[in-house]
This record gives sequence, structure tokens and C-alpha cells, in this order.
Amino acid sequence: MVVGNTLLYTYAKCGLLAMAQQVFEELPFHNVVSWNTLIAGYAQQEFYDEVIRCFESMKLKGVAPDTSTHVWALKACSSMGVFDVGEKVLAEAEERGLMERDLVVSSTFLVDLHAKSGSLAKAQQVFDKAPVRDVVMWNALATGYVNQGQGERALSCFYQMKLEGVSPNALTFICILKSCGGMGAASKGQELHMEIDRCGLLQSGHVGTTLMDMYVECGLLGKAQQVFNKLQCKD
RNA sequence: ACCUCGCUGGUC
Repeated sequence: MVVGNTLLYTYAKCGLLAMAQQVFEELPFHNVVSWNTLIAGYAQQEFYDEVIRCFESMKLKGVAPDTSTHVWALKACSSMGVFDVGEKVLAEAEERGLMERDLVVSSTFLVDLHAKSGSLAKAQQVFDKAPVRDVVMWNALATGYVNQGQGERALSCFYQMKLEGVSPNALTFICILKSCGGMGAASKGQELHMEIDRCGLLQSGHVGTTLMDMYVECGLLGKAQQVFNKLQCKD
């Protein structure tokens, strides 16, 4: 069983899904892990309809999905924009008591889901109910506000999270910089720039390009050029 | 025991 799952994992990880599928079919038994591995493989290649298909068929086979499975399935639903299916998957997760067991992960997921479907009030509601809020959850909420053009609210998230003692990470800066760009808030953007330097995050992820973009949108091309010169990898 | 899963920019 374990050997089979490991082989399955190896193929899925490399994106060799046809091989993974074949190994899967040859396994005498399928447990949650086998299914999750296959599903993760499909999800990473963005074959979301396959994810949903697997999710349904594992249940038919009598294997109970766990939190990972639900998160993958929910992600697939939100990426494809089938929120009605998502609601059902969610209801099942609740029935199984998974939401309570992995509260932070599932709440963040919900915040994100609601934010992406445009209901920020719902996102905010889930957020407010969560007993623990980590940086990822703050990011999910702030990103939601930015994408709806509510840059001011995103900024207040940023200040609020710091008040609560949560340190921003690279993703936080990307999100907040984007809101500054959208609002043309050059001075705020420069404050962020200093903070990024202080945290040594300029080279991390897409922080540098987002920072440049912010300066460009604010009309500060010289500043953008300076950032560009400091970037180690330019693409 | 094996899967560890939630937030990620620019490119018109």
C-alpha cells in the first residue's frame, strides 16, 4: 500500500498523470492517501474537473475524504467558478466536523472563496468569527479588498494586522503595494518600500516587480528604475 | 506509516 502510494506520488509530482492514473488503477486498495495523492496531482496541473470527478468517485467507493481532500475539491470549485458545487462540498466538510478540526486552514479558504466571488461582507464575517488569525488569513482578506478596488480597507487591514502582532510577509506586501498603485498613493508606497528593505524582502517572490509596478502607476519612473537596478533576477 | 493541503505580482 505504502509503496504503491509512494510510486503514485512520484508520478503525480512530476506531472505524469497518465502514469499516476495507471498506477492508481493497479493498486489493490485505495485509501484516503491514494486518492489525495491523485487529486493533488490533478489539482497542480489545473485539471479541476478531474479533481471533482475523483472527489465524487472516492465517495462512491466508500472512502471518506479528509480535510486535504475537501480543500482540493473546494479550490477546484472556486477556480472553475462553480460556487454551487462548492457550497455542497463545504456542507459535507461541515457534516464531517472537518471545519472545526482544521479551523485556520478552512476559514482562510472560506475568506478567500467569498472574497473571490465578490461577497466581501461574507469574507469579513468568516474572518471575524475565526479565533486565530494568522498572516495568511489577513492576506486573503486584504487581497479581497484590493481586488474589489477597496484599497483603503486593504491598507487598514495591513495596519490592523501589525497592531495585533502579526508580521507581514512577502505576499502581504504584494497585496498592499498593489492597492497603493491603484490609489496612486505614492507616499504610502514609499513607506512600504522602506519596510520591505528593512525586512529584506525585496528579492523575495514577486515583491520587486510589484514595487516597480506601484512606482510606475504613481508616475515615479525614476524610483521604478532604482528598484529595477537593485533586483537580482530581471525577467 | 505513505499524500500536507489555505493567501502570490507584472505581461492588454
